[in-house]
Amino acid sequence: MTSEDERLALDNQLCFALYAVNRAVTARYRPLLAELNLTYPQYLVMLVLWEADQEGRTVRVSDLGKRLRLDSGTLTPLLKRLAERGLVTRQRDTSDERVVTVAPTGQGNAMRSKAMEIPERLLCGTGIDQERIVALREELRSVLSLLEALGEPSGR
Amino acid sequence: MTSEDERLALDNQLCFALYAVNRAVTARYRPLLAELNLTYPQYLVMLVLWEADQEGRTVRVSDLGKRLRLDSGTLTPLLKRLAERGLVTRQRDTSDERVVTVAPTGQGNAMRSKAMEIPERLLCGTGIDQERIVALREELRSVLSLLEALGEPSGR
DNA sequence: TCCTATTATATTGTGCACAATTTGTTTTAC
DNA sequence: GTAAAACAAATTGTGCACAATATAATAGGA
Repeated sequence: MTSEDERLALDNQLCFALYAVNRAVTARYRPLLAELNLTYPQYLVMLVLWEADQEGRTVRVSDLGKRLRLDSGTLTPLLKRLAERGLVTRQRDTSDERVVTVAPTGQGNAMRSKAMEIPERLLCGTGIDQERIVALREELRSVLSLLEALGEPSGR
Repeated sequence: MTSEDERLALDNQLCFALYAVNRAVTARYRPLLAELNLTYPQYLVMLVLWEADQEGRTVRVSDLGKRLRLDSGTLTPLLKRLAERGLVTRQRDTSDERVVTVAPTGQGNAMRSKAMEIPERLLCGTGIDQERIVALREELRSVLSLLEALGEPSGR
């Protein structure tokens, strides 16, 4: 294999490593989240809502979008499903009718205590040490802010 | 915020960092892949097919599945779309009718030279140095093999 | 041999992601 | 005050992921 070929080898692509690990990690979450009847993106939304609720902040659909990097095309149907199950409320803001405010219900907040067990149950028995996780997480966060500072990806 | 709360804070989740970076990286690929009219998963499939083609190996649907960690529910329709566009062929194996062999067509292989430019165009102007990428990639690959060695994720 | 288990792919259905467009509201400029 | 621009969310449509099931072929065992 020439060095030209190496460049396109699957195992040399950072993007594939990210793609594969992301899905493998999500797969570890799946059975735990199934106990709460949540999908992984629904879980992320609940994390944001719980966090804001603790701090007395209200959350708009656009806030969820900024935080999770998702648009209304993803969030609107997802929030509808959570609302149907009585986990969140969606309310048009009376002072600005364009805005929809999302908040966890009592039932939604009750779920938080069960969710609290998830992080440790995930690691439990994996033999991955905490320091390594923190280091990887911080490196990823650093890469994320770097990527987001680049602005819109272009075809150039 | 108590340490209890910290545990579920979005920014403390490795899973979210992975999720966000994965999508940010894929977004950087998108305009480049759009020039080839490929989606990101289609690009990964083509990488595997090109690699095998260079080495004279044939590739079955199940081989793609093992390599990319995808099942037939994802691959079958994806491969149909690539085949419709004349980039790959899908052929039932005559000696074992259960098997479908996938191979790049001439047109599919012609695309490879354009794809070759993608890795460097991606990095170009991002100011991310190669060493850092390699280090992150290797750490991710190591985590992946660790996760995959754990076996099926369970609800325990 | 026949019968069962296994294997390989395909199909069906749900829920994201994401682009593009739409609807309705508010802001701004004039 | 009105028209144009900007904004927020919803809608529509495509293409993954993934679970569950179906279909069909092969392999193995009695």
